[in-house]
Amino acid sequence: MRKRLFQVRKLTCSFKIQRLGIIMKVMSFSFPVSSSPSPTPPAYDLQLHKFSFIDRLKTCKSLEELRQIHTQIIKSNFHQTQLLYTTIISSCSVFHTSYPDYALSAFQHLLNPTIDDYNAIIRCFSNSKSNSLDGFLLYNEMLRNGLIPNNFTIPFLLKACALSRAIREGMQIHAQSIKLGLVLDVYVKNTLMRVYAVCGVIEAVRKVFDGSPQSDLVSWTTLIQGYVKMGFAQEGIQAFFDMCETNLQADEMTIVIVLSACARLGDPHLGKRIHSYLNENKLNRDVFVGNALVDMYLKCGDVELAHKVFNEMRMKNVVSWNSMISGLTQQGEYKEALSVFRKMQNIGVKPDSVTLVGVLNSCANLGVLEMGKWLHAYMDMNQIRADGFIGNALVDMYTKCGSIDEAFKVFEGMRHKDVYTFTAMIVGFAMNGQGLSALDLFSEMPKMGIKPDEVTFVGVLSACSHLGLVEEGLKHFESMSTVYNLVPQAEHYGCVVDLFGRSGLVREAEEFVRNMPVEPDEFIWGALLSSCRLHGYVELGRSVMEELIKIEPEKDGAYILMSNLYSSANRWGDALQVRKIMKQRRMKKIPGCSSIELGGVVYEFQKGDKSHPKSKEIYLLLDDITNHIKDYGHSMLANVLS
DNA sequence: GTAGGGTTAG
Repeated sequence: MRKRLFQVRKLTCSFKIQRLGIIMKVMSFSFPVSSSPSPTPPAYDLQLHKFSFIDRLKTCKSLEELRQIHTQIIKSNFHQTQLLYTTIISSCSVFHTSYPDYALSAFQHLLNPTIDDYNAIIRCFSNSKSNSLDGFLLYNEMLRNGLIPNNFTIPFLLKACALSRAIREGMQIHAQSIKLGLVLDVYVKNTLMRVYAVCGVIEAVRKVFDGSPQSDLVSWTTLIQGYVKMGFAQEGIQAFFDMCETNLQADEMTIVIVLSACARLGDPHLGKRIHSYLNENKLNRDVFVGNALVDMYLKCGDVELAHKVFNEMRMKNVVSWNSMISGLTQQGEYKEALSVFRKMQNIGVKPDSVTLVGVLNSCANLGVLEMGKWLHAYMDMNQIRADGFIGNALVDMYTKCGSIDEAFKVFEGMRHKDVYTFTAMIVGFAMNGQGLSALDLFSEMPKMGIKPDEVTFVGVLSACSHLGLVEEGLKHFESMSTVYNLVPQAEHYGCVVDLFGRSGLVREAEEFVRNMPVEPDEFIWGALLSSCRLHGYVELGRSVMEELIKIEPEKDGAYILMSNLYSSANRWGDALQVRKIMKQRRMKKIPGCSSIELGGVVYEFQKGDKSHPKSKEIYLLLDDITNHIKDYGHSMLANVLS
């Protein structure tokens, strides 16, 4: 009878499992079966070793080791098979990857699984990334067998929900834990909070947190992280201070999350305060804490302190290097980012895709195509697919370096294109004078089910502007709010001013500026002033210049544009007057800066620059080139060079 | 035997 029950149970289980499409991979692990014991008894007394076998099973560290002991046990004619299978399941459950298939094979041999056996097998599934929710099948079977879930069952199930972002199942378990009176258990509470946190329902996280008075450090940390990950860094920091009021002391994990909140807020004072907390409470500077500090200091703009923390880190991993490279890139320290990357390579740390995204971004901003190409080749050699984040970074690098064809090749090869991919390409086309291609690609987006965002429209509007398509540009501008529910930002208004201005509709541009709902910034006035210069609107230009000077009195841009406007209208006296004012106010034209890349090193230079150690030779060579050009009769070009 | 950690794009 017992055997029949077992068979029925086993069948139900395997039927359900087949129905869910779980492919049993036991063959690859070759689950040993007890039907073929060794015919030759070993020389020593195996009975003495049987329990030590079980102990070894309990402490084994890998599936391979477990399988070997398992086989030895079977060969030794060990009769307590139920104990054996129970031990296998619980051993699997503590592995990092808990091999649910192997554990399930053992589980199917159990005649009367106990609550502990069910907990262990559910735990095995809860650790599995691909099929964590399959543990629910065993949970249902457990309930049908009349077993009552306990304070261990619920956290395992909730962990599976968190891993699979399964909020519906999580809510069901929430309801069950209330019914079972388990919701006050702090482990249940914390795993429940985690499910809601990873599913982005911050209100529910707070409600569960407030729902019971018992909160430990994990509850607080989960609450803080819930806030920070959902973009409520300020609330996360507040929760941290509330926690401190309860006299709980943060540990390294809490501090890492609090530091990430400081990074998001970009608040260096707060970050330094947390850094002091770390020292005052003698917390360990593990690699996670070090990385979080580096990230925080860079996001708060303190490059020097970030370097200091980074240099003092005893242990570094790839994330430490990535934090430096990405952080420096975000701060506009592109050359420094590339130099950190070079150091990383020199000491033999293997870059990952996050490293490459940061480095590509720096290359894009420096315009160093050769290095960008090298990174692309590195990706090919290491079978890193140009997709997702890294594909987008590659497209952006090629467009910013002017290699629009290469960019499009990468774009076409990408399997997963999102709004970032399309935007990088559209902006790239627009920047490289291929407005029509930009608009063509934009029209593809709805067909692919991808909704444009604010940055996409910057590309679309500037494409229209350069093509002189005023009506089409205005139509797209309108569609931002009417079709796509996007709120136009100052830069979109700036694009429209440019759209009118470039086409000679300077009065329309002016009217647009005067009537727009946002306060015009320096870019908007700048666009209007440029169009005044382009089309000779001297008087309007003068009033725009005054507006511009109000916003940025220290900058020279408005004065230069106005002086150029006067000279192009042959009003030399006025042009001179503007230059005079600049001189009186001790303003100098900020020189333009160029850079070239040679052998992977970026050299920056500007007019009159003598900072290079070989500047004397460089200028001699330049004179030589100028003379040659003059010899060929290109006097205009020679004047520019000299 | 159960829970919480850092870096990436237009």
